[in-house]
Amino acid sequence: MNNSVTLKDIAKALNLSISTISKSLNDSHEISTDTKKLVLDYAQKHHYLPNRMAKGLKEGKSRSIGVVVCSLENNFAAQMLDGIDSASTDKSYQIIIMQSKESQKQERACIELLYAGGVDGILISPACETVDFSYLQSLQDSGLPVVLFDRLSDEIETHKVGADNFKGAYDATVHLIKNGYKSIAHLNTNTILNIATERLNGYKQALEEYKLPYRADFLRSCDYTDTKKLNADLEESIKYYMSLKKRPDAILTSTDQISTRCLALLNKLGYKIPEDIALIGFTNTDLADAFNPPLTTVHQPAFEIGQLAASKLISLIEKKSQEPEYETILLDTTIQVRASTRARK
Amino acid sequence: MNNSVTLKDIAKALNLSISTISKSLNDSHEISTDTKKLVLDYAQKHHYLPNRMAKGLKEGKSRSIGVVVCSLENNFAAQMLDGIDSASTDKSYQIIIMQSKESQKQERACIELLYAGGVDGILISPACETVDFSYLQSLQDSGLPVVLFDRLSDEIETHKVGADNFKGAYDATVHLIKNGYKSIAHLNTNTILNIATERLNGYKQALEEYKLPYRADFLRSCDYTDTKKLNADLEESIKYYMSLKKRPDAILTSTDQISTRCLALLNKLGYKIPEDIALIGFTNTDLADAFNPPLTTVHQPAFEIGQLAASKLISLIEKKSQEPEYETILLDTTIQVRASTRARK
DNA sequence: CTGTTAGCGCGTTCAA
DNA sequence: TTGAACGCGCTAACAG
Repeated sequence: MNNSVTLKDIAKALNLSISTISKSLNDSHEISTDTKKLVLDYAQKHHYLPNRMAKGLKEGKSRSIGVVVCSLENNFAAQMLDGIDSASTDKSYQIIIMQSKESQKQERACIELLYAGGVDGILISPACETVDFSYLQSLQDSGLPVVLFDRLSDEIETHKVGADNFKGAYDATVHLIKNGYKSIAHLNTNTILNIATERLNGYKQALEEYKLPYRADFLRSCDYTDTKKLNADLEESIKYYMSLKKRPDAILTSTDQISTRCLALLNKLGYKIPEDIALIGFTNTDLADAFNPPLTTVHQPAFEIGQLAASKLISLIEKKSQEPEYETILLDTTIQVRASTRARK
Repeated sequence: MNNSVTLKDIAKALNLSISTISKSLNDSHEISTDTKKLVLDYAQKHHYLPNRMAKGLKEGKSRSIGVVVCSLENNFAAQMLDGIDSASTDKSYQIIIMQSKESQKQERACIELLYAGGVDGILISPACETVDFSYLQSLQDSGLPVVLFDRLSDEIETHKVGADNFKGAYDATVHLIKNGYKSIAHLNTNTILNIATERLNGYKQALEEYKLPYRADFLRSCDYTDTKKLNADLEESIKYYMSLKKRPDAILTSTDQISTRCLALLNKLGYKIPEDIALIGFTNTDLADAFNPPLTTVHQPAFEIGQLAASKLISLIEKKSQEPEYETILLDTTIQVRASTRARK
């Protein structure tokens, strides 16, 4: 730690007791205006800053919250982190960010570190590998507030904040249908994440409502844990689609990476978008309009998800007394129409 | 804080003294193997984790380092953060990330918060607004290690780790020249950041070596603090270039945002790349091959910059004794050739 | 109004 | 080999 000035130093310098200094700095009513001013001036002048660790130790809380995401490099995660940071800073909480790198084991390590670090609560978007929430559950049972965001799971009961993935996929599929596409494929992840099944269900629901058949061979899952594997899976899937007798005329992709890689691969394989095949994808990249062609996207309110999740966690932290009514909040997605889904003639 | 098991709890449960427990857990030689085993087993079973704040308070250090970047959402920053996280985790340091949002005022607030939080050192990539390094300097003088990364400044003397921007711009310009481009414009930021001038100098150097004239009207600076302003400036610059009697046949762009936005704008304005105008840009996006056309980029070793900067800081933290020889390390950039700079016929 | 005291969880003397 | 006592910087209960 740094050798900053402490209460003791000020006390000595001003010939007052430590507690008088403490009270002055905390603007206690039981201190005279004169001494207060004296202390405050001295503190200001010597750049006094309360030691966070001492305060935390004393008060039994650290005013810090732990955040676990799959990866910092993930643009979507970064947008949510920005929202989390915004809400936390507003309420003067510090955030400690950890990466699970989609590994359940590493995620567990992150949580332990955060717990040991004395965080007042945990915000987590689980690794796609994660199936076991018992550790998190036990922490919660022992009094540590936990809030899930983005990737929600039924395995743990708490506040959850995410996007309305069902509706997003539904809207995307309807958008394609209304633009004249009738054979719509769906590229998803191979994970057991809820967001994957919800998106699949939204897609199915739209097909059903518009009396289009659901074809099992139009649904492909790609390995999400490894980028190389994902690319390989994607390329194989695209080739497979295009080799079908009745091949799809559009694809709905379900994650950031799948959407952008799919577009790049279609280009690489020489297919014209949307003439040969249209594409709409879940992604929050702000580069969609630089793509070839500009990509129609399903945009998720990432910043807001982070912000809301952090607010929920903080309110949980600050009024632990009441038994909370846990709620699941789904924020609306929006379709951003661009050239990759131009109306079919 | 969380109600985890403490040394006291273990002591009570095992009918031993607190210090015996502490020593056992720290594998002190003055404790019998039997008691050690007893304590260790109990600790394991009850998930004992030392309280970070208590330990930090006691030892006068927190094993945490503060990191200040412009924004989490910035993909390039995220890649560096990933590297920082990697190196820090290896040496079991925790990182606390703060965003300056390119504001000097907010940056100052971040640093104060980190300092008060008891970080053992600070890693910072200054906001593009920042001109005054005196506060940082004073912290360093008072014993807090500071390391600069990516955006280096001469205003403070310490370890600095960044990319070789001069060489990157030089290589990029030479690449254009060798592919037949002779009228090369340069779009840069309006900041006083060193990286901006270094890139400009690399560009100039290449022109000079290849006996191409440097034309002042080919150099344009864009406002970097605000996205909307940046877009407007960029569009105006492009239109300006294209209105010139002798218009450029290629552009070298100098930051992530400028590169990608410039490409999108050229497309929007209906120019063919590289037929009407070629484009090469500094950016680390992994989506360059999905662009229209795939963008030739100057790639910076972001992860490695972060990793190295963190290592340097940690070594500074751990052997404060010696007066360190501060060094500036510049890592090599690489040109990733794609269609946007196809050889001119 | 101000000062004394105790204790948050931990590591580290020094005694036993 | 074990334990008692102290202090890191801070707040709060209680005296004066």
